Amino acid sequence: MINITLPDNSVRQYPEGITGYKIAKSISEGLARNVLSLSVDGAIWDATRPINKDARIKLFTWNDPEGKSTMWHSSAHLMAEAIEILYPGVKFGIGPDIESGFYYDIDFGNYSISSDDFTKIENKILELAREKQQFIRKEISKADALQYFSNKGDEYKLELIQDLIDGQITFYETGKFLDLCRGPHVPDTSFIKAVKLINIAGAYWRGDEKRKQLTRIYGITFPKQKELDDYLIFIEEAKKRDHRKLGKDLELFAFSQKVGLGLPLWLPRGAQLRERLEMFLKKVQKKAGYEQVICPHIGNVELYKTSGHYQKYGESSFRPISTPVENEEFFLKPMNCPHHCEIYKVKPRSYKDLPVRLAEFGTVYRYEQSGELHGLTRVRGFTQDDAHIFCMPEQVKDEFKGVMDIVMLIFKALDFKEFIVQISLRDPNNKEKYIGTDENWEKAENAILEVAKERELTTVIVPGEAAFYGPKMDFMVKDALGRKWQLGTIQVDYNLPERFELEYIGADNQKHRPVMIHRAPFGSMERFVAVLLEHTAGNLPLWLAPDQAIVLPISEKYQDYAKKVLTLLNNSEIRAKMDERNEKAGKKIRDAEMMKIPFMLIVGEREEKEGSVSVRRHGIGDLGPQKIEDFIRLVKEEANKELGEIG
RNA sequence: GCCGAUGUAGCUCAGCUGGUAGAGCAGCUGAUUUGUAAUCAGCUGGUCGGCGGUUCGAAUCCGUCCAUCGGCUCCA
Repeated sequence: MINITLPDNSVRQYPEGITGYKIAKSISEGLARNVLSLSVDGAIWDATRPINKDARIKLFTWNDPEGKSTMWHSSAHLMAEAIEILYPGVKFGIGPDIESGFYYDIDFGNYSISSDDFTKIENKILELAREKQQFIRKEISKADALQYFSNKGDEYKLELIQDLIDGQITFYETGKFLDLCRGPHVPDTSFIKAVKLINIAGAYWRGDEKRKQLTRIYGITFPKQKELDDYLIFIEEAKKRDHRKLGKDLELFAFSQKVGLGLPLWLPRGAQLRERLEMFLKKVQKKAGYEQVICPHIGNVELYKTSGHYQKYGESSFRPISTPVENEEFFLKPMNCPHHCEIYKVKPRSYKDLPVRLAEFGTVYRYEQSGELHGLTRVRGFTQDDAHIFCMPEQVKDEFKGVMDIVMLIFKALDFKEFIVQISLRDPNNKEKYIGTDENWEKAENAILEVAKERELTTVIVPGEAAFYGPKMDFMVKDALGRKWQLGTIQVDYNLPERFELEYIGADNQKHRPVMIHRAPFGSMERFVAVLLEHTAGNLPLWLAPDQAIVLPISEKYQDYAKKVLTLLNNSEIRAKMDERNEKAGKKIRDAEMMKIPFMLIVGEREEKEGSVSVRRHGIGDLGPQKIEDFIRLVKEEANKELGEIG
């Protein structure tokens, strides 16, 4: 007998060789029907794999992320099996589960395949699922594994096996399909009741641009048809929150082919929104000791040779422009930091002056590959809420914390509750990608790691994601469809101060080198607005709404009174408009609702007589009549409350 | 840049297997003077993404380029 410890710390005894499934069955039939996999002393196991020694276990069902992961991983196998039947001879790359579903990378050889083939594949998957094929785990020697895929002619699997350690290789068999796989899998294919292939895309083998592009098919499965239906409804709803759609519908921004790809045009309403965000941050930064600066949009090529940007990005950026007579070369500014370094150098700096914090809403231009452009989240011209802090080495940590406070303040003010803090470090195996000495890199990386620890932040550490001049801490937020976007960023940099020979005079009357912190709490105004729109579905908080109120006269008879109301609002610095059109109230209300204007003020005979407005709240409805001055107070109070102490 | 899909009026979309375009909304004009999510009528508006080709004839078939969308790679 062996002792099995359950999550509630209760211990049960079972015969050796017991499986997760049987343990579940001994607890309840329902649990047994739903168990997909389990963890055994922390490792994820098949529900059908025998346990031979004392262990602590946790059973996973569809309600656990681990259960979903098992289900989707198994689904990838089943899809591969279906595809192998329908397209004999195809070769398989990798087929993992992902956050929502799974994919498989497949070399289809001479077959041509498109989303038109999805129905056929889906039907095959369901057909196989109903056969209740078992997932059979097989331990196999490296030699046999190589032999199998060598016979099959699948060079991708062979390559994968080369990297594995003999004695730890397992295959899984479903029906006639045998695949290299670590597992685990659901007990049998009948758990898969609903399947939807999502899309088809090219994906480079092992993520390497220089290697062959395989066909990646994304899919998702569910244990119930209803759950698939709900998922598809969720996707439809998410599309309504797409900032590109909202930007068009709410007249915030636009793109024009004539102006150029990836160059956003901010319409009056969008500019209003952006201005509010900028004013908000300026206020916060002023309190935190920042000074605003302004730099030109271009810079001499020598500036970027000094900074290293030229060597690193010269070939992949917009081509330089040149002066007609002297033939001097200039780059469109891709970064603000070199300019800010030159501002720092304008005069000698004393340790008493530090930290110097230079802030700028600096518009930069970067050549992004055409396939990368995406609404406002990925553009070729954008404005960073940039600042560079020049400080003494011993000030780095405090300054870093100060910046984190600003990021957190913003996320709080805008109700971004879920975000990921990512620490990006240098790739230790590829150091030539970066500038600067090992010593400086270590100092910078340690500073970030220490601050994260002191602040007890949950972080994801990703080696190889650092900027070429220094490590960074990024704040990532998801869009409506769950795609992650980097917003705020903080970067510690010991390198640019050296390249620009920045100095300060210390208390010892000697020259010292300052440290730079690059930071942008929003990241870029464009991307931030995009993510903000997706989060709010366009229902912006009152303090940010381009129009906070719209006055709707019942008929032309009350236009004069409506104008009076409008003037009072505008005089009180409430952003308001008036709908002068010769339309019925219902129509005006409908249009204002669709433009997501927070307050609609209906005025007619009653209101004129009483000096009031009838207030309707967007998304809520009629709030009844209020005196104009009361309404003004209400708006101001609410907007101030949203902003907290910053307002 | 690569793979796949898409591209019809300002917007949302219809147009079957080829016979030189249609709706609703928006806009304009007029009537209506309106009370909490669309008043009515008339009118305007498109070299069907661009360019080539096949055909007596192309929005429709083929090629190519451009753009958009979903991924991949990239992202100072």
